[in-house]
Amino acid sequence: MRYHLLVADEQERAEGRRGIERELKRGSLELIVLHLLAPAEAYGYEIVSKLAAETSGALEVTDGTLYPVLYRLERAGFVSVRWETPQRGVPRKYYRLTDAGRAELAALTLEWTTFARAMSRLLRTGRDAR
Amino acid sequence: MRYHLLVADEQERAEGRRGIERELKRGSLELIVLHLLAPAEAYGYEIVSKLAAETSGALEVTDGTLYPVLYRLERAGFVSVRWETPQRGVPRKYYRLTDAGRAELAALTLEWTTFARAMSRLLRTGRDAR
DNA sequence: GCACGATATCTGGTTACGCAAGATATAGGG
DNA sequence: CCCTATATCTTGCGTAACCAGATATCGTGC
Repeated sequence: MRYHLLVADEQERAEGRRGIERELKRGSLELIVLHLLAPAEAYGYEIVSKLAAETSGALEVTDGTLYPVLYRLERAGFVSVRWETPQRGVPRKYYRLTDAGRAELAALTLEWTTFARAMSRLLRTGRDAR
Repeated sequence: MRYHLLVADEQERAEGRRGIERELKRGSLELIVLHLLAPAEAYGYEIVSKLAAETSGALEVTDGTLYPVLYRLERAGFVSVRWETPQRGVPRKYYRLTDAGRAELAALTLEWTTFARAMSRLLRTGRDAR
């Protein structure tokens, strides 16, 4: 099943406005996922729904976007993977942060903060000028 | 001439770390450029140097990145273009915000702020947990 | 017992954009 | 005369988000 997300984005597309949100998410998604995995391990589908719920739609992703991210994180050694096949129910793939993953999370958080601060500072300049 | 930029990025690449900054800029660049054009018209080369100076390196771009952005903005009707050929010196192409450009600037600023706020809120959650 | 929706994961192709690298042209200094 | 600085433009590459589809299992209703 495909999670139905990004309603605002679809509206923008219909209006001819390209969704800039898509681009903004570039590079932030990895950080977002690592952050969500920090408190406890989780499986893909759970992350998608968590994200939609916790950010009330502002940072939603489709599963088709998330799984490649998780795969990338696994390949990079930032998460470890564990399959769980319950007697009843669909098998789940649980992702857990590794030590390298925590280090990466810290690094990306810093990078994001630096970037966001630079943007905020820039956007503040000249707000009363002109 | 190519502006020499993003020293940090090159260091990261040398270390094997891919620069996430590159991805973070996605979608923000248009906003950045529109913002820089808000107080007064400017030419491409000027924008590159201004940006490097004003953000002390945090938001630098190369000219090879900027010119396509400016072209996109022109095609979209967000900036108007004027050539100036002085008696001495290289001709300059001046870009000026249109009314549509100012509207777009406002819209993008709002989108950025919304996104950044959502990110900050998310990254704050669980900062003391575990 | 079977159709259907919800849960859960994976894959292929498309699109878009930042950037490195190269080309081009003018002007001034050693 | 070459080298650097100013100034713009173009090609090609890599990467990442996303859409659309495929697959498989379970619970519920008819």
